[in-house]
Amino acid sequence: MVKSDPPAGSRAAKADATRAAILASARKAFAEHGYDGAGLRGIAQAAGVTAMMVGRYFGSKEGLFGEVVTDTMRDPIILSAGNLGRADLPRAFAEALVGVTTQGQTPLDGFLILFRSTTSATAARIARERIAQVHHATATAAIAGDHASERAALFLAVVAGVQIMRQMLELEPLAKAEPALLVELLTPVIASLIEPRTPVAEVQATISKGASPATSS
Amino acid sequence: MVKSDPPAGSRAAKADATRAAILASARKAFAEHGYDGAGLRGIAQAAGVTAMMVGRYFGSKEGLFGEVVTDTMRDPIILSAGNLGRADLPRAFAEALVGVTTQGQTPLDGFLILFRSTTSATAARIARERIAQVHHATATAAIAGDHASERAALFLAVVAGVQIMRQMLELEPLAKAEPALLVELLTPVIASLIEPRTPVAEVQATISKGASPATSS
DNA sequence: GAAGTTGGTATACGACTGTAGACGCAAACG
DNA sequence: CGTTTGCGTCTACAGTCGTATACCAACTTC
Repeated sequence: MVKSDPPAGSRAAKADATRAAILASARKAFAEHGYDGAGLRGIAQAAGVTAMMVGRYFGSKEGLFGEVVTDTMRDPIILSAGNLGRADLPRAFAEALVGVTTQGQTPLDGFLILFRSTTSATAARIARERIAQVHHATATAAIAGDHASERAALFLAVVAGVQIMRQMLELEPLAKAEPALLVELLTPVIASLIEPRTPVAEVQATISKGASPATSS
Repeated sequence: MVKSDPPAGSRAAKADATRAAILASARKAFAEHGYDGAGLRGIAQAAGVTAMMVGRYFGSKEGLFGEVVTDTMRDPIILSAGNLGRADLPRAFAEALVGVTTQGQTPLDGFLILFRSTTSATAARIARERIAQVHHATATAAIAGDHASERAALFLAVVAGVQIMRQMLELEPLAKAEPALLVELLTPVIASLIEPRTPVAEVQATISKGASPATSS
């Protein structure tokens, strides 16, 4: 990070170090216990300081959470641009998703933090904003064709569901499944979302013809 | 309800009524705020009684949560057996999923309760057990072919992801999307999971233009 | 060296949580 | 009639939460 210069090995550097330690500790705690479940005392203790330091550095718990979320967005998410442009885009996404959610790999991620914190009103608002602005915008940009926004959102839903089932609920068939198998199973799923083919709706309507719609509210 | 005999219009019936009221109030509160976020005082007040009544009727908060979850499993979930056996199973599932997650339809559901409560250790354990025993077992039974367990789990992941994005985070493109469009987009996704041998996407592609199926397992 | 700035701690407060014990009051039974 | 049963409330207790004030000690600067 070339953001700011740590002047030397002295006081300002120490302050930045503690601030970073709190941020890391908070990130882990929020990912594990959610916004409400994580306590400032525990976060501070894991960072080696007192609970009041988080108030000093980040103003309040809400401020800390916002900074954690913002910070997390910069890290390698599933939508990392490195995957874009590959020949087999669906497979690349599937591999990235499986890789990220493999147990013991990255125990904490931005998505999990946001999911676990939706019970809090303020945290839910932050989560909504961040996902819409960062994740969904990136996914929409990576997808071409009709209804790119909706399909990008559904793609995010798939990503979220896999993450939740594998990392939060740790559903056994998914948590213990062979990564290669999951990639094989997920590739066509993702492909059906990010590779629109032709006007899907028209084809569907033509095929089903007289099928019962039942989609009228 | 032919479950047990409500003796008359007197005291035992009143007890059952209050118990049911607490259960309903708790279900709503847990769905909205999660296990930790929901307070016994608030639940009791919404039911018209005092906080201690929940302790009397359900032993503890954990007992209440377990009963709420068990009770929720009996209600129409996405995997309701009524959908099974239909000709177009993927479409039936897609319609059910979209219908359930339509805004203002069913604001509270078992899945949401479980997702919002994963921050608590005991609630997470209950959620894991219930999902594995009820949802995943049902889904696995409804799916034939290789790796039925893994594909059923991925199907649940898709269901979970859509529910979360539409009802918890309320991601705008998904929450405001036309239900019919979502069904069209979700049908091939689900089809690629629960119909391994004869993927609908392949049929669509063949009819529409003759594109590459890309479903080699 | 004296003075001041700053990273960090300690104590405390008010509000909340889940739960336990003692009590009231109306219905049910003899 | 009296007596007993049991639904429901009130009060209280530890504990934890986020946060504010007061304070200490070490580094920096004049």
